[in-house]
Amino acid sequence: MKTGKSNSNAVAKSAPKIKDVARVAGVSVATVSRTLSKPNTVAEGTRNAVLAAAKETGYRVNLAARNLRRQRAGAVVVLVPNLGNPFFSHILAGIESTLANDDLSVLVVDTQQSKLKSEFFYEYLHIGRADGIISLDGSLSSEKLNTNDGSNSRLPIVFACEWSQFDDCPSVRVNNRRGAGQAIQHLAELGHKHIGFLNGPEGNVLSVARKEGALRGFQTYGLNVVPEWFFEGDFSMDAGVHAANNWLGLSERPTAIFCANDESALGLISTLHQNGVEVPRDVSVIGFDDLEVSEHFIPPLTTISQPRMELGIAAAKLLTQQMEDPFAGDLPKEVLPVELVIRKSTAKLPS
Amino acid sequence: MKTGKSNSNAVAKSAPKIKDVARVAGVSVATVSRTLSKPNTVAEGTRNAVLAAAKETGYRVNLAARNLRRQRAGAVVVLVPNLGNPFFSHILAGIESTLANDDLSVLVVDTQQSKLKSEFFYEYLHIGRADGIISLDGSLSSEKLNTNDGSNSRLPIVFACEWSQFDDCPSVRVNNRRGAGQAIQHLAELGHKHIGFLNGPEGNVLSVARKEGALRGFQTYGLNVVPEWFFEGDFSMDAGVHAANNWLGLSERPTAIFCANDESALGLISTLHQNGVEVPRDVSVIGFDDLEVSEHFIPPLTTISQPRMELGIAAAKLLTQQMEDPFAGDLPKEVLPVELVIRKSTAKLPS
DNA sequence: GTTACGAATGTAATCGATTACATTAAAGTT
DNA sequence: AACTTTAATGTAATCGATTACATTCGTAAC
Repeated sequence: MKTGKSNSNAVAKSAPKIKDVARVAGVSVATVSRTLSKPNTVAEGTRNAVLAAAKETGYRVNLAARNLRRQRAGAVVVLVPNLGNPFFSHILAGIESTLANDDLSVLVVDTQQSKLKSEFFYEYLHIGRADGIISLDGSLSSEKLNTNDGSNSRLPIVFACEWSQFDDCPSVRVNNRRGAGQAIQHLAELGHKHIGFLNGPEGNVLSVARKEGALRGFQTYGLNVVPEWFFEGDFSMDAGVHAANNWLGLSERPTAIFCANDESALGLISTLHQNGVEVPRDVSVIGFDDLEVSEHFIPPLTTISQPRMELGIAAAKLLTQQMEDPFAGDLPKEVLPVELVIRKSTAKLPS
Repeated sequence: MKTGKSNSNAVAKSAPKIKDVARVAGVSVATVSRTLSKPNTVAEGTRNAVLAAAKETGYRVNLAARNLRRQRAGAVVVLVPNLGNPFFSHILAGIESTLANDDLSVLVVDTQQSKLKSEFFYEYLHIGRADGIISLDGSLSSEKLNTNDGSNSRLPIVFACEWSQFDDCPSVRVNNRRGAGQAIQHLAELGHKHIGFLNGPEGNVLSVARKEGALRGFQTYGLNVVPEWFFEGDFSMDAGVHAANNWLGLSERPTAIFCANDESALGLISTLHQNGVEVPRDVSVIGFDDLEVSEHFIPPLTTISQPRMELGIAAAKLLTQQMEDPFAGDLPKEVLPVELVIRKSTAKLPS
């Protein structure tokens, strides 16, 4: 069967190409290509011969060649606001596992670091490296991402978790407003009348949504909105530390605090504890996100749980749908449910 | 200057190619290519004309074409044991930021998920998708990664954090043995004579190294090795929970516990607390890693700090070195220093 | 004034796959 | 039997850049 070159222990044989497979199988390159991509268009006998030849030669497609010809990249860029933040890792895991099924690679970019050299950043997206974008960073509008320079290449974009308020890309998020509402409801039902709120950074879509939800909750339960009890933060533990210090300095203190995310709640509790204030004895605290560590914190944190892995999975699916059919038009804004997880950081107000 | 096609508001102009730039600049494609990659080989006037034309047309190289011709992928695969684990995110951030400088994309693969379908996994690495591998997963030997099927393509590999005990790839890691030794030293100096150890999974290189370090510390300070005080774990919080339950069931208990990582230490402290055992009043606990949350835990965790971002940066640099010169031969095993961070989870043994 | 050389640029082959179009053979139709 | 249709396969163009080799031109050397 073999022609010419021995296939055994030659010196430094270079990677087998489709041509080699064709030669071994005794067919044309077109047939090999077809066998591999549309198997049912070739006769069974031929197919088997090609498959055998491919196995024998150890053939692997060359992606650069395929992508060049197919005019695609076979990859998706995921824009992460801050790779160092553990919150995103599960989402990333969900994205990765889902896209792997479609033979799509996942390119990860930390927007915090790349934004500085922003020209390069935008350029990065438009040199055929990726066929689509998943952004976990709501501060990037799809307009900015796609039309920075009048370039014609428009990539499908899906937002996950965060989203851009200025355009209506498909997105996957949780019901932040309702989650925040549930948090307030929980505190209200425990008898708290004086509730504070530690928010994320101003302008962030999540901050806005969660604040709205919280305010609606205040209204529903007839709670007073006391401006001194609304702390500005940035979702970091340090924000919790600051809020705790503010709380300590108040003459009149809320008996419960809703934090817009778990991290800041943990920082808050930690600092309160260091100052002799115990949660939930002296003040109840509820968070948002349900990080792994929240369950094991002291006290275990009551919080609003987001299905992070599912967010990633849903975003990836939405993106692949859009990639398959760019004219699909209005793709949904999926809103996943949140869940109140009651642990030990909230307690009944002693009357 | 312009020939034929208008450059202004045409319908759906497709992405400009090198040919378009050449036409606008009035030179050949070769000159354009040279201007862009080896600017000093073209005359200044020509260079300026080309640059201007490139700007005017909004030209961007097509990576698939470049990669095909250059026989490279322009990307690096990072193998992460578990993307959901926050420990890895900072390392990833370091890798990403460093490789971005070399115009290399970062492909992320979760080995936990991909291992199942392992054929695909190994194949993934050898279809020209990547020019190099950074593995944070020590259970993958470079042999397995590179020679699964007699394929000739050998990719440069660097291990980070973990490493494979069975071969000597370049790697970047911290001084685990010394770190563990310092932990024991710290406890010994606080007067503890009865020290327990919660390890990671058996066989894991980090477990082995940290256990060795701990044992050496035991020896140095003349401490007894009590088998019941050595708990097997898997670096998870749950492992800490189990260890705590074991500790509670002991008739004779160690007064201090060294945990092979922070996560399990947090789980341990949390469960002890739930059972009325206070750290460090009743038992001292020290961890390893220095996660963000450790500083804000209750009590703030004494631990051995690893420079995670630096690990990523160093690994990325090592890899690019190796990619530039595959014959460099023995590349170093870099060992970065660790640091004992004393917080509040360890205390003097009351005499 | 001719030759030699080097710098600057152009022409065309090349990377390795996919696929439009062409060709062939077999089966079905009248 | 001649003709149409369909299935299976082959030939060669194509994707867009890089680069070996060829060409041109100006300048220095003799």
